[in-house]
Amino acid sequence: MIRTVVIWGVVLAVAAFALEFLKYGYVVRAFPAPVYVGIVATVFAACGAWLGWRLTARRQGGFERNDQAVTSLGLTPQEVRVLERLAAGQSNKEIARTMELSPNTVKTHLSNLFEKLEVSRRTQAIGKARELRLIP
Amino acid sequence: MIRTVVIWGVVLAVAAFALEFLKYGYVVRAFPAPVYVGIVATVFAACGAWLGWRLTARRQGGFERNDQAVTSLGLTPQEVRVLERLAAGQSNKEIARTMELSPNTVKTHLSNLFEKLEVSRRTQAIGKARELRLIP
DNA sequence: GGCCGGTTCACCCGTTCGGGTGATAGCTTT
DNA sequence: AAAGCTATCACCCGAACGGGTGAACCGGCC
Repeated sequence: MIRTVVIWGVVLAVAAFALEFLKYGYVVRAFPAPVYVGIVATVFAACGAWLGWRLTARRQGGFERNDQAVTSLGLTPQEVRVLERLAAGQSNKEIARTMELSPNTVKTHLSNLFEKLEVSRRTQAIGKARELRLIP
Repeated sequence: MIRTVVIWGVVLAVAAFALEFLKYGYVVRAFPAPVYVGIVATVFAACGAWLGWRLTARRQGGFERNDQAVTSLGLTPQEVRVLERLAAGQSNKEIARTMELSPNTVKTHLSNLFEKLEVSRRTQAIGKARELRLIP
C-alpha cells in the first residue's frame, strides 16, 4: 500500500515536471497549441485507461468475502471454514481430518449450513455460496 | 454493437465541439491556460478510466467454454450437459428427469466424467471443471 | 461385414451423505 | 443464576452416491 502511494507520487511529480517542461520548453513554440493539448489528452487518457484496467483487474483476481451476507445469514466462523473445505471437494471424513474434528461434528456444521443457505445438497451449497460471494 | 458505435460517435462529436468552444469561447479568456489544460486532462483521464473499466468488466461477466480442454479431455457433448446440471446442484435423479434419461444412464455419464476429470466426487468435479473453464 | 465410439440402460455392493434427535461443555448476555 | 449461542460429539436410518460389470443400439469408418 505504501509502495503504491510512493509510486503514484513519483508518477505525478514526473507528470508535473513534464507539464512545466512543455509549457516553457521548445515544444510549445515549435508546435501549435492543439498539438500540445492533444499530447496532454492522449497521455491522460492512457493513464486513465491503465488505472481503470488495474482497478477491475485486481477485483477479478483477488477475492473478498461478502461479510455482510455472512452476518445476515448468521454463519459462524467454523461453519464458513467447513464451507470452504466443502467447496474444495473434500468429503466429510476429509474435512474432519484436516480440521481435526469428528466426522459427526462436520455433519452437524453442514446440516446447519444447509439450513442457513436453504439448500439440501452440498453441490447446491457450493452454487449458493458462490452466488453470495462466500467463496471464490 | 452498432448502438455502441453511434454513442461513441456522438461522444466524440460533443468532445470536439467542447474543445472548439473552449478554444474560441469565453473560458480561454476567463481562465489561464493551465486551467484549460487541466480540464482537458481530467476529462480524458476519466474517459480512459471508463474505457479501461468497461473493457475488463466485460471479460469478467462473459463466459466462454474452454473447448480446447473439452476436446483434449475427450468429453462428449452429453457428458458436458450432464456436467452443467451437476454443477447446478442437481441430484442424479433430477438430472435424469430434466434430461429425460434413466438415472442409470446419468450415473454412467458421471462415472465417465469422473474418470476423465480424474476426480472421485461430484464436488471435486465442480472444482476441476471450474478450473478448466468448462463451466462458469 | 467388422470395428469403434457414443448413448442408453440394468444390477449389485459398499460408501457417503442428509435428516433427526439428544447430549455435553464453554462462553456471553440478560 | 438463567438463558442463549457456539462448538463439540454420538447414534440411527434412509436416501444418494460411486465403482464395477455387463449389455444393447446406432452411426460412422476401414
